[in-house]
Amino acid sequence: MGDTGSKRTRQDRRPGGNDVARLAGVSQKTVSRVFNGESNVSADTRDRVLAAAQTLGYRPNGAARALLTGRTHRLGVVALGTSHFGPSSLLVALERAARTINYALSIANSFEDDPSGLAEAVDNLLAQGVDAVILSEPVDDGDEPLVVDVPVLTLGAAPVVHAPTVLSVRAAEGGDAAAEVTRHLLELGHRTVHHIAGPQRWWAARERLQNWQDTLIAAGAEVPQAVEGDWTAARGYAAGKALARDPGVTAIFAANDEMAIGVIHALHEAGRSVPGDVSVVGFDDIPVAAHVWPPLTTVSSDNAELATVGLTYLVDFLNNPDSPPAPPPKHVHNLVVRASTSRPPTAGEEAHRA
Amino acid sequence: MGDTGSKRTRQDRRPGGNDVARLAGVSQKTVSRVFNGESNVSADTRDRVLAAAQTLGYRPNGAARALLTGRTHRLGVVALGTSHFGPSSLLVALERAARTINYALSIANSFEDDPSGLAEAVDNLLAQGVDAVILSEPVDDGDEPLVVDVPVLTLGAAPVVHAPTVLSVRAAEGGDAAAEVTRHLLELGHRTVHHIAGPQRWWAARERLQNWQDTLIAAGAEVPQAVEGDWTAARGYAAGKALARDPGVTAIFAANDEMAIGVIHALHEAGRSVPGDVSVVGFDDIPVAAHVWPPLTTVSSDNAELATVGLTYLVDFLNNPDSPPAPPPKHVHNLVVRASTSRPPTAGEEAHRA
DNA sequence: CCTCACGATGTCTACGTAGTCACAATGTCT
DNA sequence: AGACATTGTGACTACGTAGACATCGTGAGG
Repeated sequence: MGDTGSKRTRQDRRPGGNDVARLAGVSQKTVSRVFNGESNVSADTRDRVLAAAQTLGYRPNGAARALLTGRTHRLGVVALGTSHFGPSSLLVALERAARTINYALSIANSFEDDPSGLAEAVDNLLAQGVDAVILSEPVDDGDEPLVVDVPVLTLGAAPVVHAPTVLSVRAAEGGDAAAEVTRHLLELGHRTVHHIAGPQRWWAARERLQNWQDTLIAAGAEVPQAVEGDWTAARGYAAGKALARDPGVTAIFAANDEMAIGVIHALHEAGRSVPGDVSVVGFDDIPVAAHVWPPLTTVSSDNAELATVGLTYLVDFLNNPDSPPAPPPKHVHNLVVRASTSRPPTAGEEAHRA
Repeated sequence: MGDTGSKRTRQDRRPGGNDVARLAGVSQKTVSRVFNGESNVSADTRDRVLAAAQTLGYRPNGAARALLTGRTHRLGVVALGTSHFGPSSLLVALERAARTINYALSIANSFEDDPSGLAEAVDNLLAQGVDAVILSEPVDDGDEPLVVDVPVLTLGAAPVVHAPTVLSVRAAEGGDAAAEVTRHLLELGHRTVHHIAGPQRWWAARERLQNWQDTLIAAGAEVPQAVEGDWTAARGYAAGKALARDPGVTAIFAANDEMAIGVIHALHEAGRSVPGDVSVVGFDDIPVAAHVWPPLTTVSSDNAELATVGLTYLVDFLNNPDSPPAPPPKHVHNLVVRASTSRPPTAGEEAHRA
């Protein structure tokens, strides 16, 4: 990289703890104490130091601190480079949670179009020097297991990772959302529920598929072949076209809202009414979900809760590797019933359409 | 913060340049040379160093490097904590662009609900030690101008910022998208175009409003009162309810897709057909835009281009503060015409509806 | 063959911070 | 009043890296 950057001169260099110390008439060590909130500093000294720092525009140098302590106070998040609402609102929640506990966040995206993307993203984070890595939307890379030399936190299901420690935060048992969606549709009277799954390298997508299937089996319903989508409305639309041709389909559960909207688009085009002929449910409760036609029944997630619980868990561990075994984090999902679901058409109605 | 972290012992410390040097039988300085790609290193030595580094799992310590050079190779992005598609896909693009030029990205969100959010976010970035700050979606804070002690890059219009340098990247003149949208609707035969603006603290929203207005005036069309929204579908829906009552409204330009979708929702509920009675245009081309009913005419943006041009500009400046005056960056917007726009209803059709 | 330039490598050092320990001043307890 | 704890402070140092400069060997030019 064609850097011209040469060594800084005495003049343009930012003020350091020594400059503040000189101005306040104390030692550099005392300045350090003040800025770390240590207790044994007299109120008078503290005030003088803070005043001097204010005057000089002093900021503690994070690099020096990191060099000395070996801790960067930075967490790395591996994201997937998608702008889908679910993942990106989770990132926002993570940043917010990190800031409140005084940690910085680095995000590295693993792009779908790059085969070695995951490992590369992790490497990038490790090169930056992070205290831990968070897999915000765990996926399988297909290839070798991920190797990380700092603790790892996974939100949701955990893929295979080689790391000194792997922590995991996931929804409490029983409160499973995909199962709830499936049950909701069955209770409305649908014989079975079709599923448009997310890409199966995503653990979240796998879980939804699994829970959907388990619920159908538990209810003694037939388990139709699921279709694998890629989270996009376009793929949902394609899948919807196929499903629209099958008059036996009366209920569809899409693994996210975008695919659900694509499905509805296809159903409309095929002249099938939603929810008159077919009920559709999405997942994520994206902002437009309430305003598409018909307003979409979906599942909203409390990402703030997930982020807070996850980060607290992780940072507690970093500060004290052996005390709390595992706080019971609960990730709240809520079924939001809107207008895209209803009872299945009666035999008469079906005949009328056919 | 209840840190237990004590000083690392010789054992658990990560390998450093000295360890690699010892193993490779060279000096630490030579290791440094190898990892910085300096030229005066023999191929043989380089290989031995790389092999030793590989064996030990050595990674250059960014904190030490930053401490010495005064450059962190990290850029700070101030985002707005929204999960809207436009902003978040821009962030993804920025991260990707930054990575290709070997920079790390820190994101700090400024939350709408926090009054001093902007300044706080910037402060957070400065405390982390960034080489520059990027305002990805410039807004006005209302309060005092922002004070930053590193160079600043703004994408789009530039608010008032006190910084050593303020660079700005914006769409090339003439290629304005909001004007194009307005012209598109006028050319279809609409007498005028109503506008649902974004929050006016966002410079992007102001620009769209301004360009819409200028275009109407240039065309000699009446300029209706614009409604100010907040980017959400809910607010678009509310605004749409009011507009639906006015039979004179035949064309609506919403400042983003979500509001457009809300508007369409309201129009549908009021029994007004889109685009039969009213044409609607959005902005951003969010993924579901092609799949809502009717598929939405909107404007897509090349965020990757914007991010690449902006970062290149910024980093060139950081490396050499006085060479290139200003590369001419062009930000490509594209009008995507779908099914939500058409000619206005004829007098007869209007009468029929009324 | 001597000088000089240049390539390859090493030595020494500073960057700004916080751990460790020392130590003075001021209590506090018997 | 003497021993001793407590509080506030400073001196010294290491962290891992890259800049400045020194040194050594080798080949080219006179």
